[in-house]
Amino acid sequence: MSTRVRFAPSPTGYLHIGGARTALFNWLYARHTGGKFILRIEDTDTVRNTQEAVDVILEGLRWMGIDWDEGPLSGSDRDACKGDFGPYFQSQRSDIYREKIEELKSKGFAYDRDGAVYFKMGREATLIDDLVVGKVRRELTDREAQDPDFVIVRSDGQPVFHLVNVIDDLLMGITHVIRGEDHLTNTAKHIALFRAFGAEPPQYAHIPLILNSDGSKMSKRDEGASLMAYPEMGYLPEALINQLVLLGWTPGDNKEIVSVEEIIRTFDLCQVHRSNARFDMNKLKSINYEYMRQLSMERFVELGRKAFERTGMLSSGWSEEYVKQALETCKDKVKTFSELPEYAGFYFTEELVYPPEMLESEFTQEARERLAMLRERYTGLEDFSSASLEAVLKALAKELGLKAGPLVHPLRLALTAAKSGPSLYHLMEVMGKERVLKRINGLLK
RNA sequence: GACCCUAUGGUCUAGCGGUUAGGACACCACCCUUUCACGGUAGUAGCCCGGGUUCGAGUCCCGGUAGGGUCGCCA
Repeated sequence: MSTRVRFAPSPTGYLHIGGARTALFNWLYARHTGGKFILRIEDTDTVRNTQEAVDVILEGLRWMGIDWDEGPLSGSDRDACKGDFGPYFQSQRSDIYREKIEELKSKGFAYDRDGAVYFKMGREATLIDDLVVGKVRRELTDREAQDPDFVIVRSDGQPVFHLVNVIDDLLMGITHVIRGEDHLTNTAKHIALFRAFGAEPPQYAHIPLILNSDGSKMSKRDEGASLMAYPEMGYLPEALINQLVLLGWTPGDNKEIVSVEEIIRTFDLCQVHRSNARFDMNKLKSINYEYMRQLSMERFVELGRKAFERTGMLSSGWSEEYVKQALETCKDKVKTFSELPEYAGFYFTEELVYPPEMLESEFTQEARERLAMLRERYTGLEDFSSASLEAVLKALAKELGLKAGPLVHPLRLALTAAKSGPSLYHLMEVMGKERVLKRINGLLK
């Protein structure tokens, strides 16, 4: 039988990073086994359910490169779905639920109380054979021991999560339920529901949760809780995927940077860890850097330009070619795209601001004199190429009996108002003689 | 409170009864370098605690502790 897995998010207005990883693991498993990955929108909570909230989910998955074989194609047009097991919005499945609730009632598994429908739950322990966690014997809590039955339809007529989730998984032929470990103890209810419908439950795989770097639960407001924060912070989707998959799964052979294709080939549920993992931004950053280095120059420039556009710094008339050349000097220099505006902002401003404390510590009388000498040499230089600029600077250094550093530092300060940045000779070539001399004059005046 | 899961450096992890406990990130020192970075070399730092089982335990069992989860007319 072919594998059928699903990601069933609730449209809350944002896609949690943990949810994104659940989607990722489901997708990886589907692709690894050659099965189907289904997207289903659990929008029974009508209050928060909006078009936009659905689009956030679709966009998030698309950004990660996760595609689905069945499910909605758009948040605004809910009839635009693909797949033969629809509808894929729970809000469109009321008739199905009504029918199934009747089935439970007629079989004696459900009854009405205070206007709500309750499911009759047994008191015996439930055995869960989980692909990740192993065999779990789930006893009743003391609260449940008092009354093990639970609500499946609210008094306002709305069926609750446990019920619809099981009905949909059943009708959509889901073979493996891969979800967060926070659902592990709920699984007893789900198994009972499946059996009440006369069906065998699917295979379960509960994956560990992602925690904040301090070990606390990651909630909506925490940094990096929202998937879309990552593109905004300048991360590449392939880097995020790599980081996410490393949190709970290992490629083996001490390898860490693994392509999606490679992950799909080797991924399996039985190797997934059982313990929660903290999300380390530093690690993500370094993984991101690895992927940024692999980027073609064209792609780097394109994404770098977008990072600048987000800040509004490129609004004035910088030519396409100038922007391109400027960005090219930044390749392999920054770890995320969001660092770029600060790193290379000096290219795109007429008025460079020198922080007073930096001038005080860096721009000594000696440095001023050296910069003046460089100005003299560069003023007379016809060939303003990086090679020629470097040769001139080094020749002067030699004359003065210095290493290059003492000349480089004041020059970089004058041109970029920073102590570090892109290759000095290359950035001068890009900026051009006129602007370079103007900046040197500006600092020397 | 009850129930469930988990526990290797600061973080992510390899390990699956006998290892000098390996790797990555971070940190740190030096080399290289026009800065930063890259690269190279070295370094600091780890099996939560207590009992068992065993000739031998990071590894198996029990207990404790700690962290996380669940017990809703939320999903």
